Amino acid sequence: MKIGELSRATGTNIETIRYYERIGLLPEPDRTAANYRSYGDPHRARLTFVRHSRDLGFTIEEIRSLLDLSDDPGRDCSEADRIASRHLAQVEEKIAQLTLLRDELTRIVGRCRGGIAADCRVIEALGDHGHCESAH
Amino acid sequence: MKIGELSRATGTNIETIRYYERIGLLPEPDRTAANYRSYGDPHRARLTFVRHSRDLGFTIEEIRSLLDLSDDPGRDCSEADRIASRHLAQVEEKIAQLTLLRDELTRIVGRCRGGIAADCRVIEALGDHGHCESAH
DNA sequence: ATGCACCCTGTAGCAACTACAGGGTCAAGT
DNA sequence: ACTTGACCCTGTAGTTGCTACAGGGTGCAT
Repeated sequence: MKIGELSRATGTNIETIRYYERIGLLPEPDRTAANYRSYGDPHRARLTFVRHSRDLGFTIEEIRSLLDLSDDPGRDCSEADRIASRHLAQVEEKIAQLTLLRDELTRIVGRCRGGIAADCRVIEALGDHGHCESAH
Repeated sequence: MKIGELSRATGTNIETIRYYERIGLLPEPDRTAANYRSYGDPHRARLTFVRHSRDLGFTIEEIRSLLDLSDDPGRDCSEADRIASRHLAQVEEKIAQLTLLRDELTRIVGRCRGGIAADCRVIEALGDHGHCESAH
């Protein structure tokens, strides 16, 4: 299939597919006589893997490691587990941070009573860290 | 004070301070005879405002708007409230997304039983969207 | 033959910094 | 007087993960 079809089949931007090829995440496909990229099912599967991993928030370098693992079926699975577990821990950390942030923002937004900027509690709160309840 | 002192006083990287000046977020300070930047308290307050807002996740453009407001004390406060409220909504949206993602990752990581990559449930799950419980 | 959709390469842009390279300045110690 | 070290300057390039051109070529239908 041509790049446009692969793009539709995987929900991936064409420019993104070429980008993944350029950085070595996808192998270079065969070319037609007109120098068009020509993909098969293994390419589609690999791109699906990459997109799914990206949707789950894995970095390109993490995906590179995971692909190396899946290219070498005899290897120990524990590294995949380690990568995924570490990523899960990062996501949990991010959720915790954002939750603190949300609470801080809720308090700041709640203080607005309208009026003019000189009396604005939102602007005051942003300028003065002392109002905050948690470190950030 | 010189840039190094301002850096320590606000916990901001020196390069970042110069960057903020370059993009017009901080005003150009006076210079000493040796062409060193020389800051006063208003600079420090403004930088504190910027850093605090960045810590809370506001974008540079949002901060620009908030600074414009606080520079013009007669203006209506409602825009500050609108910016902060919209940002709060984005943070809540992000938390919701990450929570879905965490659940998906927890399920994927939980399936690993060790063994070799060919049988790895983590790698399998990444390659096949069909295992997912929620859209992402 | 002339649209039009599609493909190609190469480069530049985005956010928000961060990290040099290659220099100048200044105060303290010897 | 000299050197060492900490600090400061400008300007440019790198980071992550794309996205958006510019300027061209190809393939097929009308």
